[in-house]
Amino acid sequence: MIPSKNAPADPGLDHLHTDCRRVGEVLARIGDKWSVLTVMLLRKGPRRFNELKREIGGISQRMLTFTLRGLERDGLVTRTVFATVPPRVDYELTPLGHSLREPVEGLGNWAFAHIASIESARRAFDERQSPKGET
Amino acid sequence: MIPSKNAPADPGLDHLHTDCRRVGEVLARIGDKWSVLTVMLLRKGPRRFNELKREIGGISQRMLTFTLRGLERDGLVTRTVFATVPPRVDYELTPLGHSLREPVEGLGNWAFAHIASIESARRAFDERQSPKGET
DNA sequence: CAGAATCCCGGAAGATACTG
DNA sequence: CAGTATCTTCCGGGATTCTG
Repeated sequence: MIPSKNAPADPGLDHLHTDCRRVGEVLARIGDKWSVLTVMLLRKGPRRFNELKREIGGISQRMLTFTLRGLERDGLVTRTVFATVPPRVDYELTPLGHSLREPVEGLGNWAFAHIASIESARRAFDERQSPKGET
Repeated sequence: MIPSKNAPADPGLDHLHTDCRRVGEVLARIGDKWSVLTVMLLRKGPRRFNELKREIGGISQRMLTFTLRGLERDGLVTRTVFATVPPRVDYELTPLGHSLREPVEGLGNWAFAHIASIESARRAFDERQSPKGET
């Protein structure tokens, strides 16, 4: 895991930077519009394509396909095809996918705890930008 | 926020959905290319504009401006202008900004712990898609 | 130094239609 | 049902230029 050559002269700084880059990678992966939502829905158990589509709501087939393919590629979900007459495909979280729950929920808790402050700050900021009625 | 007609028959399900939406909001906020990196650099203390630009590396003035403005709007950083001859502007994390560290580091740790599995899964998947030389 | 303004391109993502 | 293919629109974001 740890790069052998990258001796951290300044542990705090270099490690931080590396760390951030990694977070960046994960964020690039799950930070899109639908991935987290999909993973969190899947945590309740396997789902079929259109089931997911309905439950997520507002997602196009195209995006659901892409989202699922991305998650599958990264080993977060498995795709199981049943060769039945009406085709059936189940998507299910892998252990790795499940393991993502914890950090994501951490973020969710943070969001839940501070969303009010954020929205308040946001309103105050917007107020400052357009103090009066600005059409 | 909550549609009045959509009575949540299954509390667990609806709550999950709401929760996910919230995570989605946060992700939309910090899930961009630069926000997390900026916040994590700022955690070491206040920084000036070009200082940040240098330390982040690869970011354009435009994007740094936008990123900082967004973070400021949400109350995650403060912007302090010094009316000196060479203008000087310091950006600093608010307590709210600092509080974001924990969940973000949680995600970072997850990334760090599983990046190898992910890349492995990714390679395996890509292999499956183009088993031989596919021009 | 710290931005604001403008131009521009590529990719993200929606809508729709077709298929096994 | 579960996609794939195509077309089009939108906007994130880089490069560059101008200003207080």
